[in-house]
This record gives sequence, C-alpha cells and structure tokens, in this order.
Amino acid sequence: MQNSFTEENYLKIIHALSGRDGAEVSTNALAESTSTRAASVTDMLRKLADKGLIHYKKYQGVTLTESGEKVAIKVIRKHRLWEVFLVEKLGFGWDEVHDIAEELEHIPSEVLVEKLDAFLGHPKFDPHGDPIPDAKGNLTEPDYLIMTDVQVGEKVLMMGVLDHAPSFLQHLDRSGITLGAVIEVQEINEYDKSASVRINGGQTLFISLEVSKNLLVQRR
Amino acid sequence: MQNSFTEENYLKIIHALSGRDGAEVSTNALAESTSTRAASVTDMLRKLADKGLIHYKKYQGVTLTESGEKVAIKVIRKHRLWEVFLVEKLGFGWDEVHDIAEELEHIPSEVLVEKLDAFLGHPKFDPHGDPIPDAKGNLTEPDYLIMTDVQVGEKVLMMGVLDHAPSFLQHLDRSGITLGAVIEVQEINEYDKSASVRINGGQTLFISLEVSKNLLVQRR
DNA sequence: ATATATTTTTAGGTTAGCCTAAATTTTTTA
DNA sequence: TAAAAAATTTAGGCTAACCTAAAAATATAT
Repeated sequence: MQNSFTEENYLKIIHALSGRDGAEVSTNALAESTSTRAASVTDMLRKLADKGLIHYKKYQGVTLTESGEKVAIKVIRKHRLWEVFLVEKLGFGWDEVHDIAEELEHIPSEVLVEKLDAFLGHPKFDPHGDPIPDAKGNLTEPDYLIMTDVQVGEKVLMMGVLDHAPSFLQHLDRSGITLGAVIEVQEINEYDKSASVRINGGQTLFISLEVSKNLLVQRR
Repeated sequence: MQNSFTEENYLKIIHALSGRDGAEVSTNALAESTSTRAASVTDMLRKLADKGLIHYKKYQGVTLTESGEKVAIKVIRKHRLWEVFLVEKLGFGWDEVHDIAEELEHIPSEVLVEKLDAFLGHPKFDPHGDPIPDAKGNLTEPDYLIMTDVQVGEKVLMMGVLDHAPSFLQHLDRSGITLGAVIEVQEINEYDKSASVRINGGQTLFISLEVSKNLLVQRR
C-alpha cells in the first residue's frame, strides 16, 4: 500500500535522527522534529510499526526496518533531486529551496523521479553538498571533516553544511563561502576558537566557532 | 488562510463544469467528478460557501465567487505549466502527464510558479492545447471549432483536444494527429459521420465521429 | 395538480492525524 | 535504592473529508 505524506515525513526524520549508526530515536526527539506532541508521535509509531516500517518496543525508542529505510531513502532522493532542480534550473538560492522541496518530495511517481534525475544529469550532490541516493537506494555519506578539525595552515575545500537554515546559508553567501571554495586557515583564536581564513586565495575573513561547527570540508 | 488540496480540487472542478458561461453546477455532477457521494459534496459546499469561495443556496447548485474563481485559475495555471514541464523538459508523452500534474498543481509557492513559467519560456498553451492563464489570472479561451463542424474540402489546424484520456491521446499518436497538424477533410460518411482525412498533406485515414467530437481545430 | 421519481440535504458514523490530561514506565539523583 | 524527575503511553476528544441511510425539496409525468 501507499504511505501518506505524514508517514513519509516520520520515516525521513527517523532516518535523519538515527544517524549513520542507526541509533534508536526517542519519542520526544520526534515530537520536536515534527512539531507535534509526544502523544501524537506514539500514535504514529504504533501505525508505522503495524506497517512494518519501524522497529518499535514501547518506551525503547525506534529504528527503521529495512523496508522503512527504503522508503526514507526514496523520499531523501526526491527531496535532493528537486532541490537541484530548483537551484540549477529555476534559479533559486540554496537558502530558498528547503520548504518547497519538502512538498515536492512527496509527489508519488517513480518514473517522474527517474526522468527528473536524467534531466538533471544524474547529480551526485544537492545544492548543500548532501549526497543524493541512487535509483537503487544506495546512499553513501562522504566522510567530510568538520571545519573545527582543520589546523592552522591547512587548505581545505568547502563541501557542505550541517545547518540548512536560510539565515546560516545567507551568512555564508555574504562571506563568499560557497560549495567548492578553497578555505585556508590562517589563525585560530585560542580564546573563542574563531578563525581567520582566506577564501579562494583572496579575501581574508573571520568565522566564528558557530560557523565552523556547521561547515563540512575536505583536505585536498 | 490557505485552501486545502481537496478544496482546490473542488474549485477547479466547479470551474470546469461551470463552463465559459459560469453556469450553475449541480451537487451530483460534483459527486461524479470528485468520485465521492452527494452527501460529501454537500459538506464541502457548505465549507466553501463559508469561506466565500462559492455562491451556494441549498438545492440551487453552485457557482464560483470572484475569489473562488481566482483560486481555481491559479490551480489551472499550475497544472498546465507543470504539464508543459513534464512534456517539454522531462520527455513524458501528452498521455502520461495528467495524474502527475494533478499532484504538482497543489504545491503552494507563488514564486515557484513564476520561476517555472519563466524557465519554460512563458508558454501560452499546455501539451493538449489548453490555454495557460497568465500570472494575473487572465484566462482567454481561444474559440476553436470542433472537428465535427468542418466541411468536406476544408483544411484546418489541429489545436487541441476535449478528451484528455490517455487512450484517446494514444489513439491520436498512432494516427499521427498531433498539435499543429494540418487536417484536410476529404469525405464525410453520411451514415455514421466518420470522415476520411489527410494529415499534413500525406497519409489519408478515417476518423470516427467519436474522435471528431473531441478534436479542436482552427481554420487557417 | 397530484403522485412518482430524482436530487439534495440532514443525521449520525468512520479514519487519519492531531490535541490535553492523566497514568505509567524509565531514568536520575540523593 | 527509594524518591523525584523525565519520558512515554493511554484515555478521551477534536477536525477534515469521507461514508450510509433517511428525510426533505425539487422536478417530472400522468
């Protein structure tokens, strides 16, 4: 049978909160992420468990079953492909696409997704650097560093963000920190861990620890 | 406030059934078109009337208010633009896009529609020849002829279809009758009104009255 | 014009997804 | 380890959008 919009959202969120290690997700965490109350989450968990989409034992938190994982990854694939479409084809900024993709990701047509994927040239990453699962449901998380792990003197490539909030993305835009930018750490302030960095061999600017914590980078 | 998916569908269907003259639409007609029961329609009509989207007097049928008309036309605009996208950009056939567009038409973002429209080059017609309302909500129905009104010897341009059923559209594909095709009526059978026509000055074929009734054409 | 048929509405019910308040279980702390 | 705190579930309700069955209004036919 078909899963509802709401069910798909739960699965997607469980996937995200569960992390790469497939850890148990708590009822309260889900209530927070879905902007509902814990009691509502419990209702939905019972339903998802009945459908075989999650492993659920009362009071023990949940994890996705294999079939739940499949559904979640399909939704993530659609979300990220639509984000590429919105940015690459329609000219949206990377800070504007999340809410729209949140709707588009639930449009149910396998062939639509595959044609969209082909139209976009089978992209591997979305506009925020997140990897796009392939048609078979394989999702490989690249192992990027977090900017806070970069030492003074190192040159790294900006590969993605952990925070997708429009305000954060707009801040990066204003700083010239875009995907693919070369970031060279010139100095790290001992007191507040803010850093002085050089972007693409040009402008030097300061980034706070808060910003560093949300930047994914790669050594070259 | 926002209108629901279901409300938008009712408004769109009322618009369609109401026709160019804005005639009253009956409860039963709506039940038929929405695949629900008359009692369910009555519920929804009361709701739409409360929201000021339709004129509704019990037992009298309904018409759209100005604000209901606006909503309906926005939905139609989105539906038709997405159909253009699906056919022109993703390579779907004109017989495959209706159901998908039926979902996409309810994605709520003004800026998305306008960017999509620009991306598509501000098309005036969808893949079935239906006119696309402009951003201001102006929808001008071109006054095409129905194929049954064409006389022997006349040459007309194929401009649209009345029936959007996949089976009908596939039949036209097999016959080589596409939008823009030149159709010359060579003979009309007195008995069953079937016609012998020549397509684009080439192949001659027979079309039944049933087909003729669903073809929109224009004298050149 | 009255009886019959048709259409529409009302009444009362269902399900999905949410809610609050109260009860229960688990976790933490002293 | 017992009491307090936190997390979770249960119980009972709500709304949107549907349903069936029955009642009421309108239209049709004799």
